[in-house]
Amino acid sequence: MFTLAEENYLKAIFHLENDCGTGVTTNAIADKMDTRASSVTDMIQKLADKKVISYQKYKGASLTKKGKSIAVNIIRKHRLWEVFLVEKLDFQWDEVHEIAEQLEHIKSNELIQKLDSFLGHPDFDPHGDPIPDTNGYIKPTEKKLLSKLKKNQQGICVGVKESSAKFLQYLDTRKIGIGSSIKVIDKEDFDQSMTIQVSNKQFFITKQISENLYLKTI
Amino acid sequence: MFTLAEENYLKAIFHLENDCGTGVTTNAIADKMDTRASSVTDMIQKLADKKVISYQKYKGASLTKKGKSIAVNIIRKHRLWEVFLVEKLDFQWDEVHEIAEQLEHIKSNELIQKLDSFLGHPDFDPHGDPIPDTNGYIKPTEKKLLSKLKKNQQGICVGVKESSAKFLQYLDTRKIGIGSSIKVIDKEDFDQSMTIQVSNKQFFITKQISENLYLKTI
DNA sequence: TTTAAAATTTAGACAAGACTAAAAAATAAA
DNA sequence: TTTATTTTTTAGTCTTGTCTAAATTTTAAA
Ligand SMILES: [Mn+2]
Ligand SMILES: [Mn+2]
Ligand SMILES: [Mn+2]
Ligand SMILES: [Mn+2]
Repeated sequence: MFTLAEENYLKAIFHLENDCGTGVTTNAIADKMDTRASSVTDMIQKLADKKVISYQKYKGASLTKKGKSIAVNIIRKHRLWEVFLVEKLDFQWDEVHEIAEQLEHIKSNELIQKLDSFLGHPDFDPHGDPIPDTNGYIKPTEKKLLSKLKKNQQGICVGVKESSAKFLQYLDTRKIGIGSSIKVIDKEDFDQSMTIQVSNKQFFITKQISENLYLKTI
Repeated sequence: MFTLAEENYLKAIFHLENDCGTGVTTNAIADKMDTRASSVTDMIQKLADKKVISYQKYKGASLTKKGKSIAVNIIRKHRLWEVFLVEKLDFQWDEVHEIAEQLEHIKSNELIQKLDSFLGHPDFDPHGDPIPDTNGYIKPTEKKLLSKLKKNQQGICVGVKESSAKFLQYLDTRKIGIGSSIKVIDKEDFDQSMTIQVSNKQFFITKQISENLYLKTI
């Protein structure tokens, strides 16, 4: 069995490894977990002892098969709970992450299996992130950052990269959500800012926004 | 904010104080929490510092108003989650307690308020225990232990005193549940064993059973 | 009212997880 | 290829919550 702290480290390492492809550094983990490098070293040594990561001194860490499976299961729980909170309890998409951070550590396979059924086996969470299946399989989805699109290209918003409450609330004020149709009206070469159209309204966004919105191009 | 361990102590003290009326002893807590008396002493000193219990050395502990309110809130959460598990996720009444022990520590007032609405503001949990309202008020219910009934008296089962999985499963095999109509057919003076009738079937139960079933007499 | 037993508290230790400060290793700069 | 900088690890400390063993207090028995 794994402690809450261990589970959080595994999840963080999974996300870092997923984003950057490679094995992850001590500092990267410390940064993500908002803790000190020395604490990370302690923990990754413990996780290596438990065979959930492979690790050599000074060389960073990467999840073993077992570690990945634990991490993915936590992510599955996190996302299912987020669906529950939004679909059943009428939370907004910017309100659920913190609560799901707690709920993801509840230990009961039966619970998750039943929750999944109750929700109708959803494929995506409220932020457009895919929900791993029971075997930990994550269906690969083709999605592109809005920032990669050129003038006149368009697509449907299928997810957000950052999912902080502040960013999600910003999107709400612009009426952008999962499913929104977005078209690039103009793109400034100098700073990558854009004018976009969302359901017949046009407005201006910075690179910081376009780099955090995933579209499925059409 | 209170830690998981602190919350569990407060809950245990509440239940002990509720059952026995009086302030509770170190040993009683140790027994209930399945821990050592010395650990309990440490914790009740900390809880006394935090003003959630009143305590003098060697004299036992009892909850302050603040402590009681925290304990009741945890119990409210526990019971609401149990309702959720049974009503929405189709768990059996003997399967929910352990999971609720985890869920009761999730911190979010908004969550509990929304869960309560979602469940339709239930008054009782699956074991017949009353669910405290938002203000911590627990509606007093008149219920009597089956063991107190005399021959030929009858009532409706409204709760269980013990709620271990084993006991609940025993009740299942006898088709006894919340709402069952139970009549005392015969009562043995010597050992308090009974013959009871539950929906036209008669059978024999020991004192251990009758002391753990609450009835509303009719 | 002494003495014995039981209950409770203290003292000291340990594991988990964090931190700071210092040492060691790896990288980058000169 | 030395030197300087950054990254990572180690050493030592702290807090929370637990434990055992010993001391103290309370309660029960003689
Ligand atoms: Mn989330
Ligand atoms: Mn999400
Ligand atoms: Mn319960
Ligand atoms: Mn219950």
